[in-house]
Amino acid sequence: MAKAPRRGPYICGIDAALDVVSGKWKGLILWELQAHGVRRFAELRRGLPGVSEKMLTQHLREMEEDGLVHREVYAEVPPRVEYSLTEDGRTLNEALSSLGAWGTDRMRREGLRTVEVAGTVEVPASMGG
Amino acid sequence: MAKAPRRGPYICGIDAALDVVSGKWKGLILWELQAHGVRRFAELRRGLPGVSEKMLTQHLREMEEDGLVHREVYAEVPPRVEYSLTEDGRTLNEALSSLGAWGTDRMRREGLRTVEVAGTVEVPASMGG
DNA sequence: CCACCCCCTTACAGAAAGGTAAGTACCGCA
DNA sequence: TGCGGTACTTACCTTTCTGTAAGGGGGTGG
Repeated sequence: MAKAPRRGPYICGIDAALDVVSGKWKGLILWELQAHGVRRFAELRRGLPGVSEKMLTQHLREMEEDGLVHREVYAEVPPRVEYSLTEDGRTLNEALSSLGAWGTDRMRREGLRTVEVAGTVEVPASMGG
Repeated sequence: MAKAPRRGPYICGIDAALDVVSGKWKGLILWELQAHGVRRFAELRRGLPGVSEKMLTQHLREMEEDGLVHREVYAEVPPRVEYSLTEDGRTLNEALSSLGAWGTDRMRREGLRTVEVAGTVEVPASMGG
């Protein structure tokens, strides 16, 4: 999986934090996981319309390496894998909440709308979806 | 300047906010501008070691379009252009502060270090440089 | 007169990120 | 036998991002 040497030397905390959340779907994965607590691969896939299996796997692996996501594999008959946030993932989500509020505000000002996402219920207030 | 159709429909506030700060130097530009209030092109250039003129111009233009940065041109003998944060830029910076704190904390936990940057003094505490 | 500084712009090229499509291995259902 | 579901992997291609190099118009200093 020819991926990310990252964790490069950072110039400041923002730099370090952005490194970990930049990626087309990472914010959304955090969001889904925060909203539902625990999700399986296919559930996440359905929750992030437009994501490909490759990108989802790749992002989840990177987030696992970064210590944001916990991956629990059950060696069962139909394979079952459950994803959830680690403590770091939860604190990151909290740290992102003010950024989310800023973004929501901005969308309101600019008259932009959110896109409809099937199957997303009970969004945490902090995410301002 | 064949650039960014962006401002695409967003899924949540995080999405919208990340769209605006993602870019190799944008976090740092915000930081420099926050730290110094007003900066000229060449000052920013010297403050972001490694940035090319092209990237700096490009990022500054995008941030101007996004309403984060104010660009004041003085039609003087040696041309003078001053950059500063707009109100939106300042609130974005505030919203980023908790993310910066998270990142700083994370670097501490992981034993990562920041890179030395010549000429950066008086970093705002919120940025946790 | 020529280089140099200012603040860019343009053209070109490489790297990285993201997308598409197919394949893997196993099972249940009809 | 064939399809669908589970959770991926792999190869290949396109798009986006970033970097390198050079030019440009105007004025100042040597």
